[in-house]
Amino acid sequence: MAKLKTSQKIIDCATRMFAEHGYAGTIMDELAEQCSVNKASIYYHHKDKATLYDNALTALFTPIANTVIEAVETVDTPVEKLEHHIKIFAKTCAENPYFSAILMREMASGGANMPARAREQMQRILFMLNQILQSGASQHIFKPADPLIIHFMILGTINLYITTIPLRQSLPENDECNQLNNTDIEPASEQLYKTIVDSLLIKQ
Amino acid sequence: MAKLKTSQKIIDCATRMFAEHGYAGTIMDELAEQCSVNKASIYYHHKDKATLYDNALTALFTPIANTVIEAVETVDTPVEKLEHHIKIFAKTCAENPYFSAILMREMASGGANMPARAREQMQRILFMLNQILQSGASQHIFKPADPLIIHFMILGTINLYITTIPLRQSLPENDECNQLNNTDIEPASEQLYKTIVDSLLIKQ
Amino acid sequence: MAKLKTSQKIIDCATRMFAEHGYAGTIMDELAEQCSVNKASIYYHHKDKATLYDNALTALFTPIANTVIEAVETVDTPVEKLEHHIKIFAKTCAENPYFSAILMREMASGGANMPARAREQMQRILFMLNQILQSGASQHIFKPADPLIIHFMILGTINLYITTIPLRQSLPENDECNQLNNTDIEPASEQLYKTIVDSLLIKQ
Amino acid sequence: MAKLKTSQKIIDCATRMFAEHGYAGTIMDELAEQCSVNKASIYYHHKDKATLYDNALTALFTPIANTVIEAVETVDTPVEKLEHHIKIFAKTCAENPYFSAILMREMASGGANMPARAREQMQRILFMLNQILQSGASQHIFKPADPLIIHFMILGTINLYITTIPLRQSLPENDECNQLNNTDIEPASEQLYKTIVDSLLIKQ
DNA sequence: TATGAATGAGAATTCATTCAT
DNA sequence: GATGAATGAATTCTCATTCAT
Repeated sequence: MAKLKTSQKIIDCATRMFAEHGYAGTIMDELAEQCSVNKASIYYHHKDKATLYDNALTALFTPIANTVIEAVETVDTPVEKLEHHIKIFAKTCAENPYFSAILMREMASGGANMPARAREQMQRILFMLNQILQSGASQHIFKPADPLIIHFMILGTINLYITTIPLRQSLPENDECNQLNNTDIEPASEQLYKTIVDSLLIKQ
Repeated sequence: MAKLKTSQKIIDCATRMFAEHGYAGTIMDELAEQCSVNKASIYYHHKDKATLYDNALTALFTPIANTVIEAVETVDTPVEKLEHHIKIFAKTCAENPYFSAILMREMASGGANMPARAREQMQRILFMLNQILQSGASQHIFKPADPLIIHFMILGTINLYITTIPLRQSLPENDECNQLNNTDIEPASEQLYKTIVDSLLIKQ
Repeated sequence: MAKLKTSQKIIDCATRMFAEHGYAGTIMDELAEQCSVNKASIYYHHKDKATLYDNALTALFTPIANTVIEAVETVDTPVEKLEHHIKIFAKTCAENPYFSAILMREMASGGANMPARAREQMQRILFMLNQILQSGASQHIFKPADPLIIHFMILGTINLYITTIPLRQSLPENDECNQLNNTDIEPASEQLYKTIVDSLLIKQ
Repeated sequence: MAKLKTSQKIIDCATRMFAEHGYAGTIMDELAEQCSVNKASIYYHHKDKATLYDNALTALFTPIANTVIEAVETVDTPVEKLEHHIKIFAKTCAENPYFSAILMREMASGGANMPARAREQMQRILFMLNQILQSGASQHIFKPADPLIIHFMILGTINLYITTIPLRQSLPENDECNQLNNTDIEPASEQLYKTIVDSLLIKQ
């Protein structure tokens, strides 16, 4: 296979470093070293640090939003859509481990510094959830609920689950607070989905 | 009124700045300026930046853990304890707005850099939740559930809710995704509590 | 015994630190800590760092010059005077271990920064040596010799001998370059005296 | 002429400043200014102050040791070797004026802080002297003598002679203690050599 | 005299960015 | 496109000295 283009190699490495150390904590010298690229080359390909951050986040967030939305569109009922929304989102986050860390840091700043293109991708996900909940409510399947709270429950739970994987792997195996399989997201997303849908469903 | 001790004034201001900008993004010069203290005074009272961070987080996390644990101990049944755990934690977080932002940033790093003293406070909260769930399960009130997932749902939801308050206040009033009162945590914690307890309770 | 006066305690400790770390390398905070005196107290007793240095060096150099000169005056012949000059100076230096280190540092700067009062004491010693050599030459006992070179031989040899005591004590016992008893100055000053007097004496 | 490499320019200038002001007294800002190099360039080439010091001393000490050792090897008898050892060392020191000052400061600290690579060069010189003395003793030319004391006499005398050149040049011309030509090392090294060899030779 | 706190001026080092080839 | 070197503007931390009590 042809060698990875330099520009992409930089983005991949930068994504990891932004996830691990945040924007301010990521140092261009270290980035150059870690991706085996001359420091000046980074600037040849990416103008400056802020632009690189923007590029990295866009490349990271866009396919995740696409994947979730496409998956939801393959099914029909609000319950199925909600299930896909949660589980596919969880699965996709787990496969792109840097997404959760970066998103959490940005949320910690209230989203104020998140590049516009990345923010739009998050909004696409939220709009999709809103449609699911409204559709379910209008069909008298779901109780009314604030979509933002549901969104936060999904994001907050999954992101924490993923970013704490290394921490939990370092716990003793028999830790009583840590019963789930550390590295497998599916049981967690299953429980999260059940919790949310249980509380939304209008029981008869 | 007696003047606030310099050391405390520094911690208060540093806590806010660490919450807003993260550890790496907090600049000691700006901190000195914002708390109207000579730069050297910061070092007189707090050795270095890392120690200041440790001191600030300990001062922030300890009373929150204390408040939650004390509140839970005032009631008896697992359901009441869970309700207090969630709602008092939410209320306390809302009253200490910097806690959520700092915790989220630390969780984004997997907790790897969190000062030990602060981490211990988080573990006290998790242990308490674990006891509630186990007690409820042994009384056949609750289904078995992974306490870590519940912990993540509580933390993740509340933290996101709080850190996005400024973001949401900037949205148009009629935004359809943003129905909740922005600044009041209680409806959100009420819904969160119901969601969790609904899914935990063994129905008869 | 009554407690050592604070001012003196500071001078004693400062002398050691100036010897060990030089003027620039001596930090007032560390000095305060090492002599168990409040930092502000140092300034109460000694105006500033430069004055303290002056005071310390004067207190250190004066009695050494006095001792050497007095010892030389107790004997009559040039040879005896030279012997006393070298051996008593060596002995006195060995008893005031910080003198050699401080003098060497000052000489490394060409003496340019040596406080005037300390420099005068060194000149008293050099003048005394000059008188001995001139007296010996006028009595046709000594060949003519540059007093400054002899002075340097004495100072250079003894100072190096003393300042390297700790270094040499760390060498293995059987080091072939290090045959002399490490801590006893007398054999060294004996050899130094013989070397110098041998080369000065007019043989008949 | 090709421009001097920046790294070397920094070392040259740093060597002079370390000699004049010592390690602690040398300020990186001043160094940058004096060698007309950006401050950050110093760190680009030399990591930090301690490494720069190490690099400077190694570059200074190595050729001096080489020169002395090579010169000694060109002659055969112990007396000739001793003469070369002293005179070539003196001449080389005089041509590298910063060597003496730096060595004296390091000796004032007992050599404890001297970078390893520089210390090794000094040991090469001492070992060479030791061989000369042992060879002379085994041929019944020299009396036995402690090589360390002889080493100290040579180092101490020459270093003091060189570092005090500026001081002595500022004395009045007719100063009776200062008969030697200030700037010419040869008469001094001649007298030093005679003094030492006179006292070592076994007379018949 | 003694002391905890404060401070302005520095001093070492870092960092994002640019330049010359 | 790539790279070693350079640089100005920070940024963290230190230090001699002073202040208030």
